[in-house]
Amino acid sequence: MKRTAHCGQLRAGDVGQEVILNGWVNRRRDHGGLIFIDMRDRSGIVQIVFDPPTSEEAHAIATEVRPEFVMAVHGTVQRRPQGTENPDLPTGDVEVIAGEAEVLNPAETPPFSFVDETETDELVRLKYRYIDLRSPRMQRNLRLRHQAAQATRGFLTQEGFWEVETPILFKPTPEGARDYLVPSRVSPGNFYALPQSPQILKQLLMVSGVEKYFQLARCLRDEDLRADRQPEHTQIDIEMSFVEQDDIFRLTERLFAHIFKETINVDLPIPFPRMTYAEAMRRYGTDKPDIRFAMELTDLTDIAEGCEFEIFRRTVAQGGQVKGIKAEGCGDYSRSQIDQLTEFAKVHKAQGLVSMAVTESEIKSPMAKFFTEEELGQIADRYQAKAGDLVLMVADKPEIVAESLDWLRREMGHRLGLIDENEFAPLWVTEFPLFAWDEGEKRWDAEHHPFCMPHPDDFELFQTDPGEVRAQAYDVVLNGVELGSGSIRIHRRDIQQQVFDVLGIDPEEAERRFGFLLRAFEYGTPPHGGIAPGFDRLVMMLCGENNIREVMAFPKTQRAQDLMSGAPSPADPDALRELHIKLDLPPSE
RNA sequence: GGGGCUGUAGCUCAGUCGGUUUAGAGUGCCGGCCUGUCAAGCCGGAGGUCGCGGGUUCAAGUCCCGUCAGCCCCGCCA
Repeated sequence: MKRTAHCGQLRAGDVGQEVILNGWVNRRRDHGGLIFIDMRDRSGIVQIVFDPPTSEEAHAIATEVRPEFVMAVHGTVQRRPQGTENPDLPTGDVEVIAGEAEVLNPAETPPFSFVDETETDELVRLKYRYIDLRSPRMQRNLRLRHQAAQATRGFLTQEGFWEVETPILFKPTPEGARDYLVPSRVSPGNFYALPQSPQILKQLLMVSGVEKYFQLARCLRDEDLRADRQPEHTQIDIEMSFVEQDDIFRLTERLFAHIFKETINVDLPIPFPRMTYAEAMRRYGTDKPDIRFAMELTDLTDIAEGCEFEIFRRTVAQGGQVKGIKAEGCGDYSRSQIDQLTEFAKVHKAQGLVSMAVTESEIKSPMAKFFTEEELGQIADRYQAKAGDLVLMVADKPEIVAESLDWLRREMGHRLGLIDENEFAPLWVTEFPLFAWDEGEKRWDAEHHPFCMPHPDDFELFQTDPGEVRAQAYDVVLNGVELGSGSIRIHRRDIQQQVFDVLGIDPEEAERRFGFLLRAFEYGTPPHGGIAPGFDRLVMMLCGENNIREVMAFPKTQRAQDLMSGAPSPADPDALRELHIKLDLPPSE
């Protein structure tokens, strides 16, 4: 019985139609005489009625089927009897009266059900992912992912981009993460690296005159996992020639707006607001602020400097900062609530948390006695604090003040319900630092990668203060999630050399690691730049999920295992021999 | 590598201060009844290595130690 219609698409207008449906048994309700089966295919669910007078044979088959059996039904669409319509179902006005039925394939009793409301442990879902993916939630996520991919391809094609595939077997790229290595059989002892991104390759494509390149590129990194990090992920890799930062911003904004419109029918406001890295750190303590709510960090260092409170004064004297946030209406927090917030701040590296509750008449604080009336008034003024507000302050090194207050701000934002879950608030964060100091290794590292173009005003800082050199590098942030990074690249050899000098990469090392790229740059390289939005994270936001695994068909666990297949698994000894690989494993047990 | 949470029936969970018979509930599964349900209903039944190993104790699902797995976070990583 070959399918002529789809379950979820039948409507009142189809009444009288003879249809053949193929699908799975979602649920079965056996009334002895009458049997109802909710039949499911990718399009949705429709109720099938098995009535003995209509077909004794079909009814007999319906008696035998069980959840997740695959079946075919031949029947007629009819309007449901008055009063039995199901308003919760798009197909709820109609049902199919079965004249003929066939079991295409029986099914074992499923290990879990997605039909009821209970949420199944992810361990079980991942082990039986092929069943999990049948659920409405996962089907919607896969569909949205597909639509987002199509919207991306459609938009960029319209804009004149070419999709170019770059190799998966390549050479270590300078992204800083650990590489996945693949041994070469024909070249014993040599290894390919799986690309952490097509960064170098897309720059080479600019040298090649492609001018506008994109790729839904798989990127691989052998690092530990998180809710938003998998060993392999997909990015919308984009590179353009003869462009400036603004060109990439405009393109990305229109791309995002297009994707949001095409997938979830949301109008993203463009252009996106912009904020420098320095400003983001100052106002929010993070380079990826969630600007759906305010609660900005307020600097009190100047007040703290002269106060009697030893911890504040000493911290400032040692080059630290005192900053804080205002939690509106939390002035009545109990001692234990404050203690709990203090613990929270300590988990995020702060030494402690100083609180001040504003009342009609005074400012209450465990530390109040160390401050003059005037100082307390200044603090309250700076926050424009009203009676009933709570001010939370951290004194420490700038990095720690930023990090702990960022966590605290997001925590309080959630608690106080300041975040509109239906809002999308994109943001450009610009002028990232070019270099970051590695305290452990006592050297400068590339903050992004070593091919980012420095800010034109900052060249004189290369010798004097590399940490202050800004890059023409930017992130696109959405609701506090970093969705993508990009930069204008260096296309001139002399500038590249200046960057290598700071990074301590001598000509010999440069030649060994990316000589092929530097050589390419000598043969006529256009100015170019690009961006790489993370596709999984983008889809995650479209789906309203807060975990990247929910938008990937077959994700891995935190230990980078695939619970369904058991990968990774030991290699066949013959295969290892052929690769000239001997294992040297740590002793077990 | 480190911190936190979790692990009891296929699934979701309860199990008090260490002690009441055979470790419970809902759901699912199996069987029976049932012609308008849509989480169908009613009756009956099966189903357990309390993650695993060790220890304390007269007695351990419960306490202690170790270990494994999943999740969240730090480190790491755009």
